[in-house]
Formats: sequence, structure tokens, C-alpha cells
Amino acid sequence: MLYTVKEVSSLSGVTVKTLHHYHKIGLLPPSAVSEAGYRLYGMKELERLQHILFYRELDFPLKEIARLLKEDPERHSILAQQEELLLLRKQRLETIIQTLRQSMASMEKGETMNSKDMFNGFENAQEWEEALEEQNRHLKEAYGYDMLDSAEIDAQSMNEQALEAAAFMNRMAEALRTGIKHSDAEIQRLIRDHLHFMNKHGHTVTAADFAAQTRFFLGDDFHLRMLEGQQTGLAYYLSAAAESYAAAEHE
Amino acid sequence: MLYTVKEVSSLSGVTVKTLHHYHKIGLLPPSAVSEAGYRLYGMKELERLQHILFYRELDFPLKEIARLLKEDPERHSILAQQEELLLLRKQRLETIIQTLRQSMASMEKGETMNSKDMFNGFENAQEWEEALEEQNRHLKEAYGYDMLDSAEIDAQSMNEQALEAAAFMNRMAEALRTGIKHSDAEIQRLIRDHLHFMNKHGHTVTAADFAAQTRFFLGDDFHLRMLEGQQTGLAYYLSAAAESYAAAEHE
DNA sequence: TGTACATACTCCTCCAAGGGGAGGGTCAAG
DNA sequence: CTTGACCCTCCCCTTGGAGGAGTATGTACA
Repeated sequence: MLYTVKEVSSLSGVTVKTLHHYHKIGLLPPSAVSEAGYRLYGMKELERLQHILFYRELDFPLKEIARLLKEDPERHSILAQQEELLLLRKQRLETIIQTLRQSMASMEKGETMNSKDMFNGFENAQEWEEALEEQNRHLKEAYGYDMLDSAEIDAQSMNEQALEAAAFMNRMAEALRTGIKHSDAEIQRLIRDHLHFMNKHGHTVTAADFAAQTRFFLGDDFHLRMLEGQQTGLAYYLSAAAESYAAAEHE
Repeated sequence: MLYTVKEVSSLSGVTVKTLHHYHKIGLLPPSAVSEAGYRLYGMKELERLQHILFYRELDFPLKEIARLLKEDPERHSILAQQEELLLLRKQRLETIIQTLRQSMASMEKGETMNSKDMFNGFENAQEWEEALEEQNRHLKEAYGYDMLDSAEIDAQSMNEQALEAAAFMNRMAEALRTGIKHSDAEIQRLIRDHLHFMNKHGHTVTAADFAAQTRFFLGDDFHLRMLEGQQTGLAYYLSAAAESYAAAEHE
């Protein structure tokens, strides 16, 4: 069974242009070329493509990938090395997000993002990063919690209800990440307590209401982005859990 | 006090080439140009450069930076937008790191990082039978029925099916990560094609069947772990999407 | 004033990883 | 036999500069 570029493209998700490119640079030559010059790919090529895509996800340059696919050994050390790089990048990203949040917060308070404070004449990116890291450390000490972990939470501006909601969401997100089923007793208990809290604070919310609400989130840009921003899949997990809770209550 | 390119370069850490570039694209024109064509920068330009470097650290494209520096207002919304992008990137990075760890772990156990683990692409009937046997054992234990009896194994077509399934799952996972709604037309089309493919390969699967199947996954350890292992939240997203598809078809 | 040497300029090409489109050939169905 | 979907090659464009060729200018020292 041989596949044309279009077929490979829709099987793998890469564009036809990319296949052309990979052929041109010799990274993925087709197994055959027809009379008319059509590229034809077999199973082996599809598999190779999967490997290529894997490494590409890890941000290896294509040349590196070609090398990796040639010499199998010592792959482990390269991967380990790559992990370090990725961790570094993640850290840097977190710092940057932090700074961004800071400047947004100060803008909200009407302060101009004043260059005197923020741009104290740093010479290069290196110093920049160090400075930002310092700022982050300061926040941690000053407020006693790690902003990176409780990313969405600005404790000061938050009233009790928001805090409860945030805590609830955090636990739901954690449950999702750790593979706890949406129908698990713990989750059901979590929802029950959450609804209980809501009802004690002037919101009349039945289990069915809650299920409907969470289902509504799935179609609403604002809420969907908010939830998914906290944890990929959270909106869907939440909805499934709420529905399960409502169904159980109905019995 | 006016500075030449070299001086600005060593003050700020950017290269002379970069200053040329920023001049050419109009991002940072010098305050004056000498008789001989030398670029001369004043304090204002140095400050502007600091701002540029700040945004560059946040990975804004230069065009965006130019826009930001022109119109100060609405800066907040742009920053907020940027925050979302960064969060997305962070999440993606986390997924990647996890994948990396997994494959490193499996390599340590002496397994080759084979396509079986990563891409569900099996090479031959042998491997297929092994894999199916494993799954079959699970099904038999858990639900008390046998599956190998009923299905003839044809490696060729199974490979195709596995490939299609993997491609489908990949795209679903990607859609989840990038925030595409479960009810989005693209997702619905994806499911339609997937079911179409299944039906062409001897599996009679209606939309309702598929929805039921994916809902079943949520309660089944084996499938849940498999899906969530690929992408956190995928099982729930898949179920929501399948249900939405079945509902739409019903109209 | 001559001579080094550093620094400046413009213009050109190149990098990764493809994207976009022109212009033209091929394939299968109706 | 035509239509529409698909395929090909060829060439230019993108980002954010890096590198170099060839040439002009600024400055320091003898």
C-alpha cells in the first residue's frame, strides 16, 4: 500500500509542502516515485515520519533529526540533555509570565509602567533574566506562596468565595492530572462541598444547575479559555464530573 | 550626547548588525545621521531600545513591538493576550517534557523506544497479535468476553487502522491543547471522517455507538490511562466531542 | 602630513522550516 | 471528453538577523 502526499499529509498532520521539503533535504525520501513524478510513501516512510515528528516536537532541528535517525545509540544522553534545555526554557517562560502579570497589575492600578524602575539599564539578556528571577524570589518571600504554582490566584484581591472557587478548581485540576476518575467518590465529594458552600453564600445551585453551567462553559469562549488556561482538559473534566454528580444525585 | 552604533552596541548588548536592521525596518531610527552617513543615537533612542529589548524578551515579533511603542493605550489587552500565548506555550512545554521523561524511562528499562509505545504503529502480524493479546486479556478479565476469536488479524490493514486511529487521536489532542471547542466544525468533521474510516474497515460504528464507547472510556482504567497518558484531559474532551457529534447527527 | 587601524557605510547572500502562488501535467469519475 | 481534484517544479517571501565584500571615514601617532 502506497500513499500520495495528500494522504500522508492527512494521516500525519503535516502539510504537503513539508513533505516536499523533507524530500528535498533528504530527510524523508519517498519509497518510490511514479512515472508522472508523484511521490509515493510506504509504511516504512510513515513510521520514519512519526519519528521525525516526535523529535520535531522536542524542537530538534531537522539536521539533528536526520543524524539521530541514522545513529541510534547514545540517543539517551541526547534526550537527557534535551530535557535540561526544556526545563530551562520552562523556567524562563515562567519568569516572563510573572513579569508580565506584574506589569499588568501595576497598570491596572493606574501606575504607568515606568521605565525607571523596570529598565534600570540592563546591558543584556543575561542580566535581564537575573533581575527578573530576583523579583520573583522577592514575591515569594513577601507573600509566602509560590506564584508560579497558584498561577491564577491573586490572593489579595480575592474574596472568600473566589478563594473557595479557586481552591476547588485547583483540586479538580490536580485530580485530572493525577488520573482520578470524574466519577470517583473524592471528586463527587468535592463537588458536593463546593455546591454546599455556594448555597450557603446566597447562590441557589442544584446539581443539575451546576452540570448545566459547566456544560455551558464548554461553548463559552471566556470561560473555556479561563479553565483551559489553568489546565488543559479541565473544562471537559469538570463538565463530565458535574454531570456524573447530577446523575448520581438523581437516583 | 550622541552615540555611534558601536557605543550603543556595547551599552545595550545588541550587535551593530541588529541596529542596522532596526533602522532599516524603522523600528529604531537614529536621532541623527552624520554627513558621512553615520548613525547617531541620543538618550531617547537608548530608552526606546530598552523597551524594545523588554518586549523582545517576551518574544513579541518586531512588528508587534513597533505597534506597541506607537500606541501606548490598549497595551494592557495586548499584554493579556500575550499572557495567554505564554501559558499555552508553557503547557505545551510541560507535555513535551513529560513525553520525554516517559520515553527515557522506557529506554532505561531496556526497551527500545519503538513505535509500539509511541505511535501505535505495528510492524507485522506478530507484534499485532501480541499487542492484541494483551488488550484481550484485559478485556477478558474485566468484562468476560473474548475478542481474538472474532477478529481476523491482517497486519496490513491493522497498521492502516492503527495509523488512522493514531492520527485521529493526535489531532484531537492538538485541538484540545490549542483550545478548539469540542463542538467546532473541524472537530465534528474529524469525527465524521474517523467513523467513516472505521465503517469502511469492517467496524459498524454509529455516532451513538461512538459516543457510548468514548463515555465508557471515562470509567475504564485501561482506556482512561491510555488516553490521559497521551494528553491530559483527552478522554474527557473526546467524550464531549463524540456526544456533541451524536447529538448533532440526531437532528 | 602621512600612515595605520578602527570603525563606519551599503549591498549582497545565507540560515531554518517551510508558505504562497504561477504555470502546467495527471488521474478518476460522470 | 470534460471537470475537478490532485500532482509536479520553479521561484520568491517570511523572521531576525549573521557574515562578508568593497569602500569611505575618524582618530592617533610619528
